[in-house]
Amino acid sequence: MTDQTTKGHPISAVERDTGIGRDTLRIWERRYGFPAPERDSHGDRIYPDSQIKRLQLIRRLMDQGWRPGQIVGMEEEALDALAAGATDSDDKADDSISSVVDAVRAHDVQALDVLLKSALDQVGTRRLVLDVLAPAAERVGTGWAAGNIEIFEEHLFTRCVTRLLDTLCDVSGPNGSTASPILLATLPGEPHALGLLMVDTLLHETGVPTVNLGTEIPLEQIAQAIEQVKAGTVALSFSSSYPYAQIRRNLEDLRSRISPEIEVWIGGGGARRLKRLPEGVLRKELEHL
Amino acid sequence: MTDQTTKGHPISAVERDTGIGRDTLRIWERRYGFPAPERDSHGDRIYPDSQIKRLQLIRRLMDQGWRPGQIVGMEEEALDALAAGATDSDDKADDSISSVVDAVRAHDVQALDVLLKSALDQVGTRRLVLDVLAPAAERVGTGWAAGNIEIFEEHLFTRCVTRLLDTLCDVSGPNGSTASPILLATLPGEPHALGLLMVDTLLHETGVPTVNLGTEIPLEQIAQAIEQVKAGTVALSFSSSYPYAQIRRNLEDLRSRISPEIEVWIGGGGARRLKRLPEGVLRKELEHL
DNA sequence: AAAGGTTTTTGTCTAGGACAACTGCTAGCA
DNA sequence: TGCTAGCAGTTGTCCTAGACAAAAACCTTT
Repeated sequence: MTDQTTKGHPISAVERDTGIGRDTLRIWERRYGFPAPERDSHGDRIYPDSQIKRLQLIRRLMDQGWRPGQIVGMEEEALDALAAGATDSDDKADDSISSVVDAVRAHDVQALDVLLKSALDQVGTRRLVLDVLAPAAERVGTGWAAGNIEIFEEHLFTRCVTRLLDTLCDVSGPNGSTASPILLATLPGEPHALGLLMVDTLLHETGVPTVNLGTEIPLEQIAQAIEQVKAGTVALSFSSSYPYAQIRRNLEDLRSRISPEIEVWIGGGGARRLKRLPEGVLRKELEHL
Repeated sequence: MTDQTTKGHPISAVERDTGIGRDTLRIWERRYGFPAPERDSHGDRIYPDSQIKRLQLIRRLMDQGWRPGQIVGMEEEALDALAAGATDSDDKADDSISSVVDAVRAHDVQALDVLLKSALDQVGTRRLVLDVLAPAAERVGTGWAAGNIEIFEEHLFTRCVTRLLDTLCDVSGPNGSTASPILLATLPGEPHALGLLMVDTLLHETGVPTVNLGTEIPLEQIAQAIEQVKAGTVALSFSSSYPYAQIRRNLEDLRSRISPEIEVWIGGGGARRLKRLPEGVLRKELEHL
C-alpha cells in the first residue's frame, strides 16, 4: 500500500496481474522458495516488478501444460530457455494464417477485415471457421502465451472476427425451428467469447437452432435458461488460460443442477487439457459439428 | 466438495456466484452473524442455496450504495423490504427508453434493432448515445441490481448496441489525425465495454482521435500503450458493480506508472460513487464530451 | 497396451488476530 | 450556512501454519 514505483506491489495486485491466487502465491513461497517478496513495515509482502514478470511467464508456461513443481523453483535462465523453446514452434508460419496474425500484430484493422472477407468469399463459412479463424485464434492465443502478442491486440482480433461472424449467424433466439436448441455459454471466469461464436456459426450453418447466452453466465442462470428454452444440450467453451482446477469442479456443480438427460459438451484449449472428464460430460471438437 | 444439490456449496462457489471475497465472507460471519453456513465432515463451510440468494441480494444493495454494517445483519424481511423499495423507483417508466428495456426483457432482438435504428435516424448519433443508449444502459444495469433483468439479457442488449455503435465509430487505430489520441480502456475486473464504446462514439463524432484498447487491460499494458501511441489522456470506465475499494487503489497504481502530464479521466456508475478522487484523476460525464 | 493400486503433487480451506484506509459524525470557526 | 479538522467507528485485506482431498504421475500386473 506504499508507493508502487519505488518498491513493489501488494499481493492483491500480483493476483490481479498474474491471475494466480493469494493462497497459491503464499504456498509457492513456502514450497519452492519463489516468489520471495520483500516485506513492508507491517510485514506485508511487497513484490518487485521483476518477480511479477517471472510469475507471468510461469503462468503462461502452465497454460501450456507445465506443472508448478517443475518450473516455479527453476533458475531464471532455465525458465527463459523454456519460454524461448515455446516461441520456436511458432516460427513454422508458412500458411495464410500468418498473414492474419501479422495484421493483428500491426494493428491493421482494415487489412484484417479484407483478409477475412476474401477468405470467406473463397472457401465459404464452414471452412473459414475451421481452417482460418480457429487456427488464427489459436495462434493469437499461443502468441499471447509466448509473450509476443498483447492483450489489446487479442481484443482487436476478437472484435474483427465478432463483427464478421455476427453477420453470418443470426443473433435472434429460438424462433422458427421446433427442434430443441443447443444452449451456448461460458462459465464465470471465462471471458473469451470467440469459441462460442464459432460454434454458434457452425451450428447455424447446419440448421441447428442455438441460444447463445454469452460469457461468464452464473451456473444458476444456465440451469434456468435450459428449462426456459427447453434445450437438450449445453455447449461450454474453456480457453487454455481458464483456471485449470476449476473446470472439473464447475462442471460437476453444473451437472448437479440440471437434469441427467441434458447433454453437456465442452470444447476449447482448456477442455483439451482435461485428462479425465467428469461423468456426463462430452468433449467435442469444432470439426465434429 | 460433497454433493451440491442436497447440502450446499463450498466457499469458493459462493465467491464465484456472489463476487464477495472469501476473507470478506468469513469476517461477515464473525462480525454480523451472517452468513451462517453449515460445516462438512472436515469442518469446511457449506452454504445452503438460501444464504447464497440472500448474499446476492446484499451484493446488489451494496452496489446501490448501502454499507455492510447496515444490511448484512438485517432480518430477512427488512432486507426484502429494502429491495422492494429499490424496484419501485424503476416504475416511473414513461418514456421511449422503457420500450427498449421491454424489448430486452422479451429477448426480441429484431425489435431492439429496429428501435435503435429509428432512434438513430430521428435524433442522430450524439443524442442517440446521450438520450437513449446511456439511460437504457443504466436502466438495464439497475434492472439487474433489482433482480428483474438477467445477465444474459444484459449481454443481449450489449451485443445489439455494440453492433450498432461499431458501425458508427471506426475501429481503426490512430491514423490520419496528428493530434495525440485519447486512450480508452477498462481495468482488470471491469468487463463492461459499453461505456467505453459510447465514449468512443462521442469522441469520434467530434473528431477527437481515440484508441480503444478494450476491457480488463493490465495496468502495465495501459502504461505501455500510452507511450506507444503518444496519448495525452486515458479514459477509464467503472460500472457500479466494480469492487468499490479497488477503484482508488488501482487508480493510484496506474497514476504511479505513467507520466504526470497524462490526464486520467474516469466515468460510469462506479466513478460517480467515489467520494474523494485520487490526485491527478478527473471525473467526466458523457455530456461533457 | 489396458487396468488397477500407490505415491506425490497441488490448491484450497481453516483459525483469530492485526491494522490501515475509508466513512461519517461532531466541534470549531469564518 | 458552509467549510475544515479531528475523532471514533467501520471495513476489507493481510498475516501465520497446519490440514487434507482431489488430480496427476508413477508403478505393477494382467
